[in-house]
Amino acid sequence: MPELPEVETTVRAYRPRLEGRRIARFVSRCSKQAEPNVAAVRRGIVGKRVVRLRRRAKYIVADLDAGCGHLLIHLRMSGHFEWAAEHDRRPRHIRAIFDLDDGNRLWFCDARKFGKIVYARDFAEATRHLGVEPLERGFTTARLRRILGEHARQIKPLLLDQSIIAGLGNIYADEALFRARLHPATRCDRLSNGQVKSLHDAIRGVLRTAIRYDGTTIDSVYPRGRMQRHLKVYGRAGLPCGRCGTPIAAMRLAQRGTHFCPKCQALSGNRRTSLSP
DNA sequence: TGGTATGTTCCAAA
DNA sequence: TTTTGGAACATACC
Repeated sequence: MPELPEVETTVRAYRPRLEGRRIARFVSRCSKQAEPNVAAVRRGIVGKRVVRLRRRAKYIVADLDAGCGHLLIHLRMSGHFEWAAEHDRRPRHIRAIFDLDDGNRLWFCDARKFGKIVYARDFAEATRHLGVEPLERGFTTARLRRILGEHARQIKPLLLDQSIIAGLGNIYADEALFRARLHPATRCDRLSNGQVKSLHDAIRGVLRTAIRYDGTTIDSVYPRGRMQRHLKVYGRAGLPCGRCGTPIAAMRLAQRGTHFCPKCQALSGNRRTSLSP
């Protein structure tokens, strides 16, 4: 389920349920998902109140009582929340249980067990590896231009690198590059100012649109999103491009399925030329 | 059966 | 040193 828009949607849905509540009990059913370990997570969060629920990159962050640290949850590929009051029967793949002081219960479910449940005393330290928030004020066109100029990589793998820009995943990287009319293998330090501006607008635009539609539903794990109706390239290999009708192409780039329009996103200006000094 | 999957990390190779 | 490719993590689905 989880890229920035899906995590943001989850945070907004669970904020009224969790903010102000005290965590009464924590049970882990998959100890390897708890960091630094189950006992440390339990010690850190049980008895503490969730003062604020927010998002940083693809992390769901619960700020606990002042000075009591933070609970960070990363959903990775298949993690999601389930609210016990909405279920008659227990869902599959429950990996952790959070009981609240109002009698409610939150299940953390995760078929593939890639997700992480982290207790951190120091938030800055725990998130030091993360790059800029693409929807924040500080993510300007100039900032993006500087970032792109500092690397000699292909643009799509760079967009997926959470230590540079934090929040894009495989769906929205492809969608942003389509909007900006950039081939996914374009060298990021060879973009014109106009292309950088287009990419900046595309990244923010596609994330905002996806949040407006409550994210993308790929399977039943995350059923509420409507953004999949508005995807232009992701998962559309062979279907006509909405702009020019050319069949959408699929390729493998940096080990990820990559979708683009070969006509609208032609690779250009990407070769080192003998004219360069 | 084999290939693919919304993510991240580690290691080796170029 | 930087970038890229592959494998690994564990499970479901086609």
